[in-house]
Amino acid sequence: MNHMSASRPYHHGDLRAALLAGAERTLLEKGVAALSLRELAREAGVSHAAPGRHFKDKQALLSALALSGYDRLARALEAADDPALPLQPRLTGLARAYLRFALDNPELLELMYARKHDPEAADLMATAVDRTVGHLGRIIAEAQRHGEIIEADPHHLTFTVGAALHGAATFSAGGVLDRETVLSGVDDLVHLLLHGLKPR
Amino acid sequence: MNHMSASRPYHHGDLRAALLAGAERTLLEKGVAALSLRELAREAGVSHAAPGRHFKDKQALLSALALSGYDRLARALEAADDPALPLQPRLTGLARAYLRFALDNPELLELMYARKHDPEAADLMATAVDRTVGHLGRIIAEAQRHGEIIEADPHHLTFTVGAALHGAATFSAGGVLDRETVLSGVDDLVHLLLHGLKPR
DNA sequence: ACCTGAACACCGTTCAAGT
DNA sequence: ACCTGAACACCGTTCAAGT
Repeated sequence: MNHMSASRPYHHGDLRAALLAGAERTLLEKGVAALSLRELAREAGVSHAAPGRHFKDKQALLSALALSGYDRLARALEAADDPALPLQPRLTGLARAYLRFALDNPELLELMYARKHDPEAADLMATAVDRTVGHLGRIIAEAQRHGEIIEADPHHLTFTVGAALHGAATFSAGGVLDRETVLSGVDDLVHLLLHGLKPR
Repeated sequence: MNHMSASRPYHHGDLRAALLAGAERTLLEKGVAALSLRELAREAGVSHAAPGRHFKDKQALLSALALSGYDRLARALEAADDPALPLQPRLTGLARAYLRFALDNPELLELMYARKHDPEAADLMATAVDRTVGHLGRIIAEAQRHGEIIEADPHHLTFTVGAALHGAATFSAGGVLDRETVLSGVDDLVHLLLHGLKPR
């Protein structure tokens, strides 16, 4: 009597979530290039036109994927941040978490950083980035108040630290260096950022 | 009597170069997503199968594009490098040239950094990267000899400076900050790298 | 050596129609 | 509200055949 009891009910139930989950798997295993809406529909056991009801086009699905990536990254960073720690180990922990994310999700990171999202999606992305950058900015401002960091423009400081971390993350995601080398280099990276390359 | 005098000769003459030039224009004006071999063939006034004689597949064309990008970047950096300058202004000049390249060729930079090139192409890419990183490494090693930079592992130092520059470049290419803000922030970036964030 | 034309197996997107 | 099936206009790639 239950219409949903057939092995392939007319209504999927939660197609949107199924498509996103499938896309994330494909992204992880085969990369963006291998992502096809028709293929995802096939995997979900649904017609090729069905995804159109949940994502206005392919880019919309990619943007949704990127946004959920920002969410996961933000959670990972917040979980890795220990405000009780002194500045240097605190930043090192954050950097390590960021690099770990980059090493685990290289294709997702590339997608998160791609400059091809719809205006509306781009807005959500911008706030997601601000959330992360803001977190870093607050740590730096706080350290400034404690006299642990020079009294320069906090935006410039945040930009520099952010750039160094992001550059290291993309190098890591690029796969030129192996995981161990990258993660064991984090301490030196943060040390150099704090103390500079010039002799004291 | 000249077979090439017809408006559309059977042989193009230099189709390979024409395809690359067209691809570079499309990349600059519309982005990678808009790149189509068939479209490029149309623009070159040639059949859709003709590109196949010069590039084994689409990825091969993209790799060739990325390689020429590395060449142009290396030339730009070498032109911008003045070995007569003291360390800080010397690095600032290099950083500015890199950021300018990133701001002018955001899509190309993304392509240059993509992790999806054939093994053979990837090899050429790796040497191209080494050429650039090596340049930076030599500057750092030289500065170490002059006592202008601490005596840490030069690879770690190069990685850190490279990461900061690359991160700044991708932030710039991403378009979150406008050109002026980015370029005027270079001096502070290099200053912070050399002197560190901690008070002296 | 270089290019064409037809063919194949895919795409993304739209839209009337079905449940 | 959600999904299907057919249709449309594109792709990249291959391959016999032409020049």
